[in-house]
Amino acid sequence: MIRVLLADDQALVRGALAALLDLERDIEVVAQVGRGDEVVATVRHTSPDVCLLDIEMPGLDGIAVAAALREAGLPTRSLMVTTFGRPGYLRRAMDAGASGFVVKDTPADELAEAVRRVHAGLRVVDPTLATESLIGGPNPLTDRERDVLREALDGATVQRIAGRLYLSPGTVRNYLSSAIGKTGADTRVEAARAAEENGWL
Amino acid sequence: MIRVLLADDQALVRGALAALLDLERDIEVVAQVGRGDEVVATVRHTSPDVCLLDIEMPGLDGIAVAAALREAGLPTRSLMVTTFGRPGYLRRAMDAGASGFVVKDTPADELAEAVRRVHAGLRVVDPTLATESLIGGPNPLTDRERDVLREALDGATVQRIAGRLYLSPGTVRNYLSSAIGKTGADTRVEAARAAEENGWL
DNA sequence: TGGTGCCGGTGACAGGTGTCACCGGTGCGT
DNA sequence: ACGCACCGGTGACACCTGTCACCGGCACCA
Repeated sequence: MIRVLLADDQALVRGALAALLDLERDIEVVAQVGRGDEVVATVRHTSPDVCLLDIEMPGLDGIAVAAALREAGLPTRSLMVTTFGRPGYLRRAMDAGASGFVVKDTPADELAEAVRRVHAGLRVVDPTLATESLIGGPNPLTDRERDVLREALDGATVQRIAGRLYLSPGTVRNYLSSAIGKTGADTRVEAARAAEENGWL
Repeated sequence: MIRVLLADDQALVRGALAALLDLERDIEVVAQVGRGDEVVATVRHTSPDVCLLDIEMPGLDGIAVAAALREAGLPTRSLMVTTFGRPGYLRRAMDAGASGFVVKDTPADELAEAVRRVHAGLRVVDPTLATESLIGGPNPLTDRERDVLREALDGATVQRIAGRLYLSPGTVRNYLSSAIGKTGADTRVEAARAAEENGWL
């Protein structure tokens, strides 16, 4: 029996995935959590073989959870199951020690197989995404550029960004300008969106 | 047996929901589609009692699908199952003739019950959302204001918006200014985000 | 030891943005 | 016939943005 932990913030999806996996004779869902920051403790209690981790979660995102699991030296493997197939996500997930990366667009009957492969110690990666990730190259943004872009995502003014980051408005504009150049965008919001699309934030 | 059609663009979620509902003795998933514009034709072929419709779908969004089903006079009920609990979504879904509205945050074991209630001719509405929808009041934006806000969502410049909408830049700025005032925002992107949050777009 | 890259900042400049006042036209209710 | 709201537009104004040049400082590496 492969023991599985499910982490997804949408209860309905979580329950549905549990129903799907419980249909398999060799898979058993031993725990479900709705927040990233509850995963490590739950893993200690239930010692699952594989953790299915959504990336978008409150508390702690799935990539950080994968890193925390490896950090803690727990003998469980991470399989990312996420809505957004962003190249940067894949790269960061792999860097964080995840064993697999599956998009929620994949056919339902492939999930169980992915779980088995991960459990067997293999790596499972969405092939489309893998090539995109290679073509896209690494994240070209500096830390500060990412900071200002994150704040710019919802359309904040330079003043507000400067205030939140404790920076001079001029400095913020410089980082924004640089980020706009690197992303090939025309405005800071476009740059922020582009960066988000690529999983650079 | 309650015959159910599933419409969701994420194959994994679709399959998982099917697994979940098929566990119920009185429910049968008779069709699954991944695009909104395939629903009506599939309903004609499979004549389900209840359609589970995601709102965010390619081709045709779930609300438009519900409207199309009613328009076509088909004897099937619509139950919206969506990620985002935006007050405006609920209102528009009900106006479009949906019989129920469930958020993907609800516990998995309540879904089957919601399907049964809808099948029995009852209305199923997330109570939290219902009050929010009443408090929030109706959509204050005019059609044109919504148009410019939609274009402004990704950070486009006034020129680009004007070009896409075949309007004068000055007119676009007037609509944007008006929308910014109505939403209480400081920039057009903030206004667009706020409007999106409320389901006004 | 100098080169390179990132951080933080300043100043200046062209052009974009948000606001306001105001115009004519249309449709709708009273 | 009138008010009213929405559409589409113009012109003007203050202010914000995006770009560029340039500064000092720090860390790292050859």
